[in-house]
Amino acid sequence: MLTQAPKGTKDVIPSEVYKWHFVEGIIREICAFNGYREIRTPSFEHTELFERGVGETTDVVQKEMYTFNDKAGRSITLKPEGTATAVRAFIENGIFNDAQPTKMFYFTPCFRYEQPQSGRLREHHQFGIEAFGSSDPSIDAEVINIAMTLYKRLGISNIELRINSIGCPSCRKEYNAKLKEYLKPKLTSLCETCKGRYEKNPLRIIDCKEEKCKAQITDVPFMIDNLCKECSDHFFDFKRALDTLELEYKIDPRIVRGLDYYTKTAFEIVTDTIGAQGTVCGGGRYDGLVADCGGPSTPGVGFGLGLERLLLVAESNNVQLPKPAYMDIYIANMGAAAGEVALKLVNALRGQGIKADKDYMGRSLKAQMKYANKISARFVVVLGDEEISTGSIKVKNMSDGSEASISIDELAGFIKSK
RNA sequence: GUGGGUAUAGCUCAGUUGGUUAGAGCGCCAGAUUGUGGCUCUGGAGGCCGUCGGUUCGACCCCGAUUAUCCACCCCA
Repeated sequence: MLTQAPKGTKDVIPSEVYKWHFVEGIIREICAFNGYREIRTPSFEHTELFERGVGETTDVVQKEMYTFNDKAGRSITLKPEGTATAVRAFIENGIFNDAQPTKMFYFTPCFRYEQPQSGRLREHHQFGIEAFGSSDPSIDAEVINIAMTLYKRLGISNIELRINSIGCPSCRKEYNAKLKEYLKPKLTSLCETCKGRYEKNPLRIIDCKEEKCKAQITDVPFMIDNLCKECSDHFFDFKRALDTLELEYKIDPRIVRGLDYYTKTAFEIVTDTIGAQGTVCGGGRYDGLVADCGGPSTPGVGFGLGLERLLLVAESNNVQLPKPAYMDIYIANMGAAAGEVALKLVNALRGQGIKADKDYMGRSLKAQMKYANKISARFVVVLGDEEISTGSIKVKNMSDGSEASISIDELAGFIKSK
């Protein structure tokens, strides 16, 4: 136990972290180009936020949250998703008073007490986007375009964008009545969970994976065919905006999303290459959420994108994530006097913006060379009694083996010029 | 919460129809004559064969339990 990470958690070790740095770098760049700025928020919130925001009937809230009382007896929950927290911060900091829209992104850990499997952890990390203040369908498309641009930039191709509209409170209410009427005679043949869903959230029955439920609802009416004028206009313009951005999509009337806050646009980006958990990005519009959480009525749209899954898809696509050479120069040193000079030299080089390292293991020269090679140092300088007394050194270029003789004072300039 | 697979070196995995000293490849460390890496060769370190219990003269191997892990269901990123 002592030396084992808790179930469903993973270390990113130094030799692997470059992958994360690379994708995070691309994400920051894309966000900057699209006008999204980073927001950093706590890893835990008051439990009520998620109960209210995510929805009390959802699986996430009912059985997956890490909830505990702190020492003062407050009920605290480790965030299971990012949107509720972003909404809370938007309200609490009065960001709605600024010029709208508010476009922000974040990286956040998310915690859900689930059975781990491929592409699913108890702690995973999401890149999220939230755009508040605009109900313009083009911003729905923009948000999706950010995710699609990311996949494209990474060279991920075997993914599919699926969209749907799940209406607004007014047309959903009418639709729910219609749906319940349709389901009523079939109720006894549905699975137990769907019987429960019938009253609380009948929309979810459409998404049930049980064969017996699927068989019952082959001709079920879909939300998308029962939208009110406003919602269907929004969906129409949303599709046009996707076309304008040249994003391919498939309309999937069964997308309902497992979080209660969605209205109008709902979408998923899926792949079939990383196992059963193929949803690689999910999101949509949530026009009622800010008001539900106690803020001024404000529309919003966003998504969550799992970084662990992103790396899995990248791997399944054989995407080569560039591994940077992490050391500019290695100082091979021999003898006590050289050790001291090397320490000083390395420190001076670092101060001038050069990644420099030296021997700490008392290794032979040959072993130091091997080590320099292993850490893919670009240059090596051998420092011994002779170099110290003359002040003249040879800089070896490790990629072609060539050596240049320079004075020790010229070293920093030499490295920088290469 | 439910079901199935797996558990042997840092990693990926062999293996013993139950018999005394547990193996490989990679990785790590060292060496192959003077102060120079990548290739090659040689050597070395490193395993109470997940844990507990049972069967047996004897268990890493068979049985049970337990824990962990992987995959899948539900749901989600």
